[in-house]
Amino acid sequence: MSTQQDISDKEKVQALEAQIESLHKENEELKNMIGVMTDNYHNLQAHANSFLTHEAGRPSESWSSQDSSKKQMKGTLKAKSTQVLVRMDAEGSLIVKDGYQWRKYGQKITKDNPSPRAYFRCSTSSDCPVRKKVQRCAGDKSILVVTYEGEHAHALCDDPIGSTSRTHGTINGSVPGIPCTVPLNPSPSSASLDLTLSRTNDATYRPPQNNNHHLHQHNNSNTNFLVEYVASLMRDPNFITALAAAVGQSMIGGHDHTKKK
DNA sequence: CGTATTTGACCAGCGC
DNA sequence: GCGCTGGTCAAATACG
Repeated sequence: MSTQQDISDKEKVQALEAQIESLHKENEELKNMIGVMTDNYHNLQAHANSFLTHEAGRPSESWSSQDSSKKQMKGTLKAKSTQVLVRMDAEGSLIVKDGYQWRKYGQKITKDNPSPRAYFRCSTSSDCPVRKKVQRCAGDKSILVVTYEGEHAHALCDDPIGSTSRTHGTINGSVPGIPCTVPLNPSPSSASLDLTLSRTNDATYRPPQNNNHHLHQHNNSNTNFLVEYVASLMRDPNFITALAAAVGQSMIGGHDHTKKK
């Protein structure tokens, strides 16, 4: 009996070891995927930068370039401006969870967009100069255009979901075929990030081609699992929010930690 | 009761 | 100078 017990224990140990091994592999896969995603992100950013320099001389045509370019052309160039597209939550509020606490201080109807524009200032730290404007995209009302101005004078809030705030915004996935374009400011210090493109329709979601190619170098079952896992991550609003917060942090105040010391 | 949000008033910049 | 527009202020209000 004890030998049978030993055998079953050994099998269990082997199964656990195999599981650990597969987890290691999975971990490696995820690391590789993060690397690929980082590369893609940097490529996109390079494209955006070249696009910006290309477009800098042309008159802008959409709402935010009209309003913010005026300001930025007029001496606020030093204020870092970042524009982000997010999908509006079900409540249809102009509130976006990005890891910081925001206090709304105004709302305006602007000339070129029937939807009201909301003005927020960062309340995570009392001396934080960062402000943001949130307005629905004129072309697609389910998309929010968020414009951040300035750099945070503090680290990212510990409460990335914003539960301490009464805000209930959500950064969700995308709307397929978003009609609204990303108006890019001529300012060299500006940046734009389209979070609505973070995934496509749930039913048809496939990882980007690059990632697929990359993944096919490994065994299929593991790949399928990874694809499903990544897809589930992309469906998770919390993950998207955290990712957006991290990206936003790196774009807006990414150097704070180094600056402060 | 303290804090966040709302909203009308006010201010500054720009074009004519 | 005047009017338009975007951005901000601050009193009133709502909420937990």
